Amino acid sequence: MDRETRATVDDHRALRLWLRLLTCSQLIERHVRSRLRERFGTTLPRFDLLSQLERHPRGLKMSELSRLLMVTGGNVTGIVDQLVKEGLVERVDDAEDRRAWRVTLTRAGDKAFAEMARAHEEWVIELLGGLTRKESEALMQLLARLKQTTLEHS
Amino acid sequence: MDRETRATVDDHRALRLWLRLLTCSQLIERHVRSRLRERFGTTLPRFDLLSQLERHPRGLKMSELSRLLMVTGGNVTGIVDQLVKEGLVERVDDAEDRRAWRVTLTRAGDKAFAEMARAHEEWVIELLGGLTRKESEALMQLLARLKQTTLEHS
DNA sequence: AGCAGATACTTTAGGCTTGAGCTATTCAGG
DNA sequence: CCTGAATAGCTCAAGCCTAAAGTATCTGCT
Repeated sequence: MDRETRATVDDHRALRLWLRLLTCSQLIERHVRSRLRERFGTTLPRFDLLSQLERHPRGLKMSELSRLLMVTGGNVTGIVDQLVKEGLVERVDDAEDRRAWRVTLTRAGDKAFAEMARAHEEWVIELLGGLTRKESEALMQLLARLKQTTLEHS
Repeated sequence: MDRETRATVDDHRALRLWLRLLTCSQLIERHVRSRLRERFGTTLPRFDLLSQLERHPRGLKMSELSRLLMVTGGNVTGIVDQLVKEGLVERVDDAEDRRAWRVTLTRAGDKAFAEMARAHEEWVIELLGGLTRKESEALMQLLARLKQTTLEHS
């Protein structure tokens, strides 16, 4: 009996929806975090950062990473520091802006990410694969709507 | 252009669904966190803990809080410590088990929570209220399905 | 009764995250 | 060219969170 299930019946619709969304999200996130730790000795934030770099082969500035990952700049600094120490990414001077870095995957980073990404997708498919294609598509659409109205009102 | 939007078109369905869910969840969570901080100088974990206590007037053991909030026991210890210092909750010896505490809202805690809860629900309604009743109900059902299959596969 | 294993909680080390405040650089107007 | 505002990044303190290890208590079994 978790947080969302215990919401009393007279809680209102929006609130119950939010609690249920949060519960789903946390269930999946916990699972993925725990597996990343067990199998690869790494964390979700590091994986997410690598994932962004893999999608942007020319590298990203710290501020771009901050925006894409939806976290603060100070946070990105710390995670990049770690990944540099581990040899998975590197900071390169930005030719056009002496304030900025360009962060890119090293060859080792690219290789390590590829392996993690395969496993990661398997876990997600395992977790979410119980939905039918129809359910999955309906959920995608509704979440798109939710994202839209949330952005409009925040 | 955030994490989820940038997923390349050939990413697979389950993965895209997961990223979209995460994005929605984070958007709402960030908003709520920031408002809790601005208006009440508190945090989401503290609010969540108070919220559980409010639903269980006879108090909860640390282990029950841990389960309900889906966080580790050590974490609950820390948050309860803070709330005790702030005078919002109290630890009472459990009559039936000398290892355990029973954590309850103080009168001040009950009052403080009531005020925060009102505001909290308004924020959530503001964020999610853009959905029609039909959309909202469909989303509730699909998330229930998702929760179910996630639990089955984790 | 006594012992082994389970349970309730705390402590600790390490990592994530934020907001605020700092330096260096860029940019836009005068 | 200067200057003020904006931007890129970093540092710091504080709080959240986890896993692992430790203490105290309980429970079931013999």
